[in-house]
Amino acid sequence: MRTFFHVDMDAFFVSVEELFDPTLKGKPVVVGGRPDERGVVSAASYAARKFGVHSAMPLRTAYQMCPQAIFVDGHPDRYREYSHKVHEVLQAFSPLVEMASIDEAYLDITGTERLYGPPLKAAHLLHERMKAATNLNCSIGIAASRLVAKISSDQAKPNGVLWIIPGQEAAFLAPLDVRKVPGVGKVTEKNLHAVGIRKVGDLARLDEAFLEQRFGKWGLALAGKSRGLDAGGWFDSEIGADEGPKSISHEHTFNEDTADLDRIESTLARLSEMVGRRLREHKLQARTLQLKLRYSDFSTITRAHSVPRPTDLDTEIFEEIRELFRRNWKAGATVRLLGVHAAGWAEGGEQMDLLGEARHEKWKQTLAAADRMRDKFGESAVSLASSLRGKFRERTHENPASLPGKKPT
DNA sequence: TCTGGGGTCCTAGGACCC
DNA sequence: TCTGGGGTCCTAGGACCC
Repeated sequence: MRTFFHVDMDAFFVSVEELFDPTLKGKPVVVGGRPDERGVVSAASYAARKFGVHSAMPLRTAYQMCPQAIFVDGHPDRYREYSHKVHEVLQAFSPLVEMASIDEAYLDITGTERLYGPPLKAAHLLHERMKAATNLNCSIGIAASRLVAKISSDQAKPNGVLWIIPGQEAAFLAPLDVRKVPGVGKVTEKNLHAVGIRKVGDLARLDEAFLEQRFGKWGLALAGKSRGLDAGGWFDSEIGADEGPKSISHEHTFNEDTADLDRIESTLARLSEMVGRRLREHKLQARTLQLKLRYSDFSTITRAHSVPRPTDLDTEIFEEIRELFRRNWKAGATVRLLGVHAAGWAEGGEQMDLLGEARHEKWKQTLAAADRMRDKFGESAVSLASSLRGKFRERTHENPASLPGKKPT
């Protein structure tokens, strides 16, 4: 029998913003951007939630529901910084920590009774330490499985601690909506409602064979979840196994849809650069490059190509992406979103021919210099977008100031 | 309601190979 | 020739999470 904590920071982005601007405290606050921008709510304060505002809601809708809310831009650097602080507090408490996202973590605290006392006491101690070290509130769920710990931290919100005593899992879960089960989203919820399943208890009562026949492999996993088991999928893996990213991507939604090829290709160049930089940061080389293209009507396609030689170079990424774009764009159709995605890491440095090697080296040095500039002067200090375009496009005349992401110098 | 950005995992068909 | 079966890779799409 093991004991897990699920630690979840309360209204994390909003709370961090409040640390930087205490006048926000207690007010309806929406993090995500201005209300006239395209975008969705990243986080809403509890005061804003009272008006029905919640994360993933379009900013424009949030504004209609709560026009008096204060809309602030997100600050990813701040959240990363505080996420590190949270991680440090947790790491000092128990070595078996796994950050599940920027604002939540699992701890395996099995066998810490002598150090911290019973689980509930240990959780309260951790809760106090978190507040003292970060000035942030969190909620902690305690259970014998990670799944139940996660669901119980959600029930404990805000700023609470909840322990599901071993043996009580089914009784705790039964009255909850199926939607509370991690992995059950809008679609699965609808499918379950269609066969009369609304509560986790309804699920638990059903025959496993019926669920498997109706929902496949996923149905079998659901049967286990309804009984509070980690069995199957992500919840099964060991805590603390950090494996690094499996894919790296960047995308951009235009504030107004565009069919301007110049704008489109310079955006693809910028996204390619961003992906290339992250690949080099992680010392990864990608074999598969993927373009994402969303039109004005929100219809979305992805087109991938696997290259014979894995790459981490902006130029090579852009070449592939631009080719994919040219082959697949319904010419003239207005574009809402563009994305560049890299995956399929090289096993171990594959050989290239001498000519490729020399060309590769040259770009490597150029890009390393650009990376250093960005480290020193900020992300927007350097953009190779114009040089990429000069190299690969017929037209070379550009107004550099018009390139997205590039500050006029 | 008019829908971000960065991820993970799963499914499914076709190519290709043995 | 009238047609197996398994494994793996590639590609496209979609559900879901924070």
